[in-house]
Amino acid sequence: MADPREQAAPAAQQGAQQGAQRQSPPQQGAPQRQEAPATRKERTRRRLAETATRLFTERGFDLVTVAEIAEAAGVTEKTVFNHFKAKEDLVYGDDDAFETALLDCVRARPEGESALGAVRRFLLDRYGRMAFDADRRGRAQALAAIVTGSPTLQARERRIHARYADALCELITAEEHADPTDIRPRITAEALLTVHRGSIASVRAAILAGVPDDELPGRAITTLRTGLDLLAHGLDDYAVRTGG
Amino acid sequence: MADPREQAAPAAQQGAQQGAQRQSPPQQGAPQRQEAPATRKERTRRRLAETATRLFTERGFDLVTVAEIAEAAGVTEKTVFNHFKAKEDLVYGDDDAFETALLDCVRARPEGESALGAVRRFLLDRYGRMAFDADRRGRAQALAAIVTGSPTLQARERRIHARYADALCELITAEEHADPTDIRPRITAEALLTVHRGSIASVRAAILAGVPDDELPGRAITTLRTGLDLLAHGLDDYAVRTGG
DNA sequence: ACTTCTATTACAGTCACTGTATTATCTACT
DNA sequence: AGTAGATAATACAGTGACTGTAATAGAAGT
Repeated sequence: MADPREQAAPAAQQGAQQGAQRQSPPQQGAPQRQEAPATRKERTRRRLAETATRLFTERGFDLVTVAEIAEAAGVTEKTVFNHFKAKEDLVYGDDDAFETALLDCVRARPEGESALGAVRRFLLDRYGRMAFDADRRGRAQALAAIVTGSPTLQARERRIHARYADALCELITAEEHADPTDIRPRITAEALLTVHRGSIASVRAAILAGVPDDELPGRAITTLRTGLDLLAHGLDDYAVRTGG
Repeated sequence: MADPREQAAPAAQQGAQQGAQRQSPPQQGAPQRQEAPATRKERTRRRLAETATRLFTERGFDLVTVAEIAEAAGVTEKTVFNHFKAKEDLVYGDDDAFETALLDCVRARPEGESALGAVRRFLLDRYGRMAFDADRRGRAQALAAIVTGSPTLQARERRIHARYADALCELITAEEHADPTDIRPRITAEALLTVHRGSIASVRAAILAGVPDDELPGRAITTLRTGLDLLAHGLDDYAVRTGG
């Protein structure tokens, strides 16, 4: 759930990841519907991700070996690594999508809007669109449990967010004509991404605590607003030591 | 350099890390001077860290195997892992010290001071005390080069900082009687640690760029002040899109 | 010298991940 | 339909971080 949208989407599988073969299997003649034929490669990839998720849910990420996943999916271990360059990628599919969308939103913000304002719009919009049916809820819950239980996956998630922050930082640096030693773009970018992370964490906690579906978007949005307001107004009025 | 002090200090080696043996080899009768006898364990540990650093500097963290380090230090591979639970720990010794000091400073802040204010005092004090002789500069430079060249180490560093942030977050949550779903303590903690990270990055960059020793503390402090001021006053006035 | 720790080693193994060469399978073209 | 050419999967052999356990060597104290 490096992207809130992943909660409400089939989590991960769209397109190849290696980038090397991004150009090779293009949309062939047939318009590719969601449940459509799908190439062999795509089928295998999906099967692997699903098998892995099932096993991770049953026993935890760190207690399942790649060899087991391969066997359960009826392929060789090597095949798993042909599709996913690391075990963690079986959970986090590829999602440049989030990064791209975030950057586009910031880049295209109207005059007078701050980077924070743009990110606020972006995230509120995304979380506002969150919607759950039983199936999605189930997947989101499984994912939350898996990630919560695995330091390895949490580390990977930090890495993903760090990448987003880097990209945002770069954008802000360019826009502000800031020199590379100016720390402000970095602080801004990282702080904004922290709010995103916090929202994810709060949604996950709510999901695992059994909060009903229709309350989830509200919680996420509250979390978001609280965090962004704090950053917008400044931290120096928060956590002030009082006598007693 | 998860701790600015590490730049100006013998980087890493004071005390055991496993915690399990924290109580076992206590200060024995003799007052332990810096260059003093040191137990066999301590000597081996230091030798390993030094050997490793040397090799990492020569060829890069990821291109040196633990087996090579062991051989170069005249011990078994297993011995390395008896002393350091992961390869990365050969670079980042143990430093609960930073965490403890940071938390103490926040905990003990005077009435009317915000968490940000306390962290500002803390960091300014630390960076203000930075001092370099040729030897320290050399070590800092080697460390900067090693870390800059290794994604593995950067990931580890993020993990360390995440731990600091968790601890600070917990402290603020307790102080503010915030309920666990309140995101503000987390945002505050992470944002403040981001400033720390940014300062480290700026010092490293300066060191690698050959900036003279006596300018380094000034740069660090400027970076710190810039970052903290931004967070103190709020992000909503920064990176505002202007016409054109 | 003898016991008692503790540090180190020997050894055997697990698991993520890589590279290469080979076989199976699928697609396109004639 | 049949076959060439790509593509997916496999077999195989390895590297490297890391673990556990039992045996040995070294330092310290009685």
